[in-house]
Amino acid sequence: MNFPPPHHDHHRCIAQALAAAEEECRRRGARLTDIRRRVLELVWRSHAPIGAYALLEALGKAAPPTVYRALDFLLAHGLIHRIEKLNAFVGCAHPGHAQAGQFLLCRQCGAATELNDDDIEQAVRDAAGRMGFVVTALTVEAEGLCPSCRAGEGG
Amino acid sequence: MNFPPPHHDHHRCIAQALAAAEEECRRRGARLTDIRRRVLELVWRSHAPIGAYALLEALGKAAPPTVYRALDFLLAHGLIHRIEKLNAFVGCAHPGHAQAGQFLLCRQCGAATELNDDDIEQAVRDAAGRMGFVVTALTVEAEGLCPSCRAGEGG
DNA sequence: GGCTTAATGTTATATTATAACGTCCGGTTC
DNA sequence: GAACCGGACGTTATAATATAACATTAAGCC
Repeated sequence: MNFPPPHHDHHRCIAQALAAAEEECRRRGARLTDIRRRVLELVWRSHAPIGAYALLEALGKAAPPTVYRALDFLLAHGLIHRIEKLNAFVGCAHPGHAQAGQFLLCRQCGAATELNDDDIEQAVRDAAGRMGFVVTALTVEAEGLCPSCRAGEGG
Repeated sequence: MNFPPPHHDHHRCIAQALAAAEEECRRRGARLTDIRRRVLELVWRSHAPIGAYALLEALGKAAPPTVYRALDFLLAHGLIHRIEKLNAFVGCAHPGHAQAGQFLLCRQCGAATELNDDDIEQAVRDAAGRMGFVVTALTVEAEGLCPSCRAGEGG
């Protein structure tokens, strides 16, 4: 899992994501309908999270519930993630693997990258556990600068 | 820093928070006006995050910008925190100390408690750093069950 | 083909947040 | 104290995000 370089072959990302989604839906007996697939494709247009209404516009003739229902489906099956800070959605590169909801958000290029780091999760569980708190879901959203944008800033 | 027991002396929490806010504003040369203080008090009515429109209603005769401006001020001076998952706000128990934005959110009683654990922050910085990413702001929101609610569930 | 359920369409509305501009108030200067 | 200045607040309108409720259509099953 790496930060997507600025000019990587993004069609490959999309193709892989769609193939993985097909496979995951087959495995789960879930129906990846036309609308759902189209929304997933739109989410994968970029590594930057996209909002529901931007998807709606890109879809063309559709009402909000159409998009939100597709998003709900994709979220439920782990094919996309929601970035709480941004009220926006980003594709999941590895559906099927347990996802921790850990993201690095570049404030320059907008790209979101998944971390899924066990040490982070363990550190949270430990700290919570010391207070008697049991964690059932974890959201980590770290804002900053990705390698490419950092280079660009001369830092 | 501990999880607030269900029937603690909450007036003490409020009094301490307001005193700390006064002090912090004095220190910063910021004006804790009547509206701002009232919003802060309302936020501190409970340890559960409260939404802007609930505050608005509690304030009585006021329009959204009034509340949002007060919230912006309180956020800017570290007197409250925003919980992204909930679009809601919670008091900061220790204004003036560097805050990491780490929270435990009890899904039963709704209480939010601040963590500010260095190990968590370090784990995130390490994992990000391995990908060449520099973190400038960190949001951690862990959902789960607090000690009291866990006891209540017989688990 | 008819039944059943899931998926989608459609309309309306709830919830969260901000833009834009006018007014007031507190402090400073003269 | 009057004139001025800037920050805080009032007010109206609207943007952005999300869901409720119910009608219609499509898919899978026997």
